[in-house]
Amino acid sequence: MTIGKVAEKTGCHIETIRYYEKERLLASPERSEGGHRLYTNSLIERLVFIRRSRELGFSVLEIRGLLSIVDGEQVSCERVKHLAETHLEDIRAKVRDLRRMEKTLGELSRQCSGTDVPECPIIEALQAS
Amino acid sequence: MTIGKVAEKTGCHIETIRYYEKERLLASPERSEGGHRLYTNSLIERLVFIRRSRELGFSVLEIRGLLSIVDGEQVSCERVKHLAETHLEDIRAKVRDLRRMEKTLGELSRQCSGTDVPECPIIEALQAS
DNA sequence: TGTAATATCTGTAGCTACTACAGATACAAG
DNA sequence: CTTGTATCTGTAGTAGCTACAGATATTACA
Repeated sequence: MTIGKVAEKTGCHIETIRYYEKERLLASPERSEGGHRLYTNSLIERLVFIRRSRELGFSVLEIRGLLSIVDGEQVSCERVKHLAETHLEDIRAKVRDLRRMEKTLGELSRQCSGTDVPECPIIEALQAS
Repeated sequence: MTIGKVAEKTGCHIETIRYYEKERLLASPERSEGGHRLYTNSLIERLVFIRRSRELGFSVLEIRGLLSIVDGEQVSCERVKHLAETHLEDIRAKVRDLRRMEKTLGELSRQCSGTDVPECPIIEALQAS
């Protein structure tokens, strides 16, 4: 299957597929006589794995870790769970940060009349010493 | 005040201060005879404004917008509130994305025994077609 | 078979918001 | 006056793509 079809099928941009190959998340596929990439089903499955992992927020580095476990002698549920839990904690930390921003900014925004007046509580809060 | 003192006072790295100058969020300060940057109080206040805005998650682009309002004839509460509300919606969208990840990954992780067995529900979910 | 349209190729540069150097110069303290 | 610290400029790196340019391959149609 050509790269364009793979992109269509997986919803992953062509450039991104090539990027994963360059980053060695995805093995280099066979080429046509003219040098076009030709993907097998197993490579496509691999790409789907990568995409799903990205959708769950795993970084390229973390995915490398997941893939090396998958490629190992046997999958170690223990190591996978450890990676997942660490990543979950990262996600929760991000949520906390964003919630804090949301709270502060939401409060400021509520205090702000939004009419065309020169006294703005948001600006004042940002400027205040 | 030299850049090092400003960095210390504001908790902003020296390189970051120079970066803001390069990006023209912060006006270029006067220089000593030897060419070292010397900051006035008003520039330091400006830096604090930038830092506070960043803490609330505003991008450099958005901060440019905020600053141009502040620097205008008169502060328009209306425009500030609009920027803030747009940014709030971005934050909420990010929180939703992260919550979705957290939910999915959390469920998978709970199903995962974490013992050293080869069948891992997390990996299976990532691989499944 | 010829040609035109489309797909793919490689390589490089851009995005965000910094951070981390290297090598040179300035300044402060003793 | 020397030594140590601070600052200077400029460049390159980070993550995860995305967006080209200019060249070639492939496919569709006449």
